[in-house]
Amino acid sequence: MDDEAIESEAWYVNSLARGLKVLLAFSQRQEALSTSEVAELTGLSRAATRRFLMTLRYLGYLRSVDNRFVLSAKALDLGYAYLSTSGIVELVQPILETLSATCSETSSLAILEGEEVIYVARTPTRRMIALRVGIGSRIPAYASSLGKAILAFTEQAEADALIESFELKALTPKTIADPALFREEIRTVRANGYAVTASELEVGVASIAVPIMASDRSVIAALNISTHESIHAPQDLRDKFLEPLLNTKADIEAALSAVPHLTLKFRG
Amino acid sequence: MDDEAIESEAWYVNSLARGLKVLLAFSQRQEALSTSEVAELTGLSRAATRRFLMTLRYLGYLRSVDNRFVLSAKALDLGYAYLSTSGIVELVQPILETLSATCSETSSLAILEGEEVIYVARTPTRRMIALRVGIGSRIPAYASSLGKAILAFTEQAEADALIESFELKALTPKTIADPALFREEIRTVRANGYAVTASELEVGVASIAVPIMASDRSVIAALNISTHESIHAPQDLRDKFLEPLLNTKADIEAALSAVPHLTLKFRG
DNA sequence: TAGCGGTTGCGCGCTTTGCGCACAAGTCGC
DNA sequence: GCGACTTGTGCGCAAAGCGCGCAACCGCTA
Repeated sequence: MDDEAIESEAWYVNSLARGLKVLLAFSQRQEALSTSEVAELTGLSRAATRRFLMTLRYLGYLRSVDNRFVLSAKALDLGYAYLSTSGIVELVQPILETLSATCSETSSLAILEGEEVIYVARTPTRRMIALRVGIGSRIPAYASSLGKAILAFTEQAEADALIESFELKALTPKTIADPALFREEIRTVRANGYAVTASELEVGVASIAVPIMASDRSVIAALNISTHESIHAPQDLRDKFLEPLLNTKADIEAALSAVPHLTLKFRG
Repeated sequence: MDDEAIESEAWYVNSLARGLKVLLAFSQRQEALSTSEVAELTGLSRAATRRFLMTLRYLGYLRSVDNRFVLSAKALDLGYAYLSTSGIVELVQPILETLSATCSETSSLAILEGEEVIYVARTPTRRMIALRVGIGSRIPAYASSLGKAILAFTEQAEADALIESFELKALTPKTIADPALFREEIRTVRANGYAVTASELEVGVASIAVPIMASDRSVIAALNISTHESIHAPQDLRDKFLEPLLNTKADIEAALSAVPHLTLKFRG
């Protein structure tokens, strides 16, 4: 192991990390997995893998049918504890519903985690597009209005470091895959106060996002409205949606400041 | 420990179970938790708790602000893996959307896990009611149309054992809290082919559910439409919603039979 | 039927991991 | 300043978890 330095720390519980690795192996494949397949995916020995699988099954997170394992619905408990205790659903969702209703478009709230943004609340309206993207989904930050809005208002040094680490890939012909251009884009977003994306993540999908700040003015999340270019031209997004977005931003920030501990959930 | 018999099995990885226990401790409380608080909630020693917390933080599942820990959004990965690999979203969700749209009411798909049903897909329509209930939420099986529909079509002996173990509590004045009456209700559901609930879980909420079968005719889930008594009288639910429900049931069962491995995700 | 590459389950001895005690070092309130 | 409370951490020790390696069980092919 190359991160021996960490794995051998006195406080590090290797078995927990390994067990979670086994659990996450199931997110990589659709099919039911055998012990050896999981062992290969995780890089653990077959014997160790088996112990973890048996334990996870005993705990109810996995089910098995003749030597093949699948995730059970109990696995939802682990992830959804985040949502159920965060108050996001109760607090943010209704506000998002209102925004979504007034604009007749999909709206989402997301936070930045590493190179990706994670959706934490979402109200789909137009069902045709982006059905796959739900709460908990991750998308590359650099190709999303949400990611750009967060990055633009992150502290300069931290943002630079993050952008530096990005591996910009052209997901569509319109993706901004050049670091210099991307930095320029981020500057523009900061100047405007909002971010627009047109076909950068997926052809035809356009969105406009604004940052959400904590009471200390540091950015913690982003809010966007997402639509299809065939319905709203990208250049019209600002005129049509910026005002409702800014109103909703204010609503959410007010709601967050009333529950200070919730801010922790986004950025600690 | 009273289940020493299991914990001392050779295959049982105690550290993984303990670590997950620590992670789940955060679903019990809204606030940020200190090491000692988690230790108390889990029953582990403070030293052990600390090792797990540090490990989970290192892995990104927890964040911490001066000695207090909260779940991070990465925790969603664990639960999201279940949804993203199950194909439920791609397969069931669109069908549910259609049902929900034709009925103008909330529809949900849930599975039985122990004494509770877990929502695995859901399309809320009327936003006022039951906003808290989302994917991954658990509700007592005996007070829900979904639970009754599943139980009524579970194999007799298994269903009896489950009902036996239920601790029937009167959640509302209308909850069926008597075991004999509940068994009678289940027989009625089996005879009718659908289950109706009126104010049994929450006053004012009414719903009608049908079971979803695997290709071998065993029940694996239930589908319901949920509304408010002030909008639709409980006795009208059958006439209004049973036909669309049965049509959707057929659609879902057809879709499931086309992807046999998906059935495993519900019941193994 | 016998042989063979591919699985899988599992016993066993060894080592290391993770255990909890117990001490040190802060933090608050009187 | 001195208790009563937290929290971080070093240490020695038991056992928990490790992976090797064997045996059993497939489904093929001959």
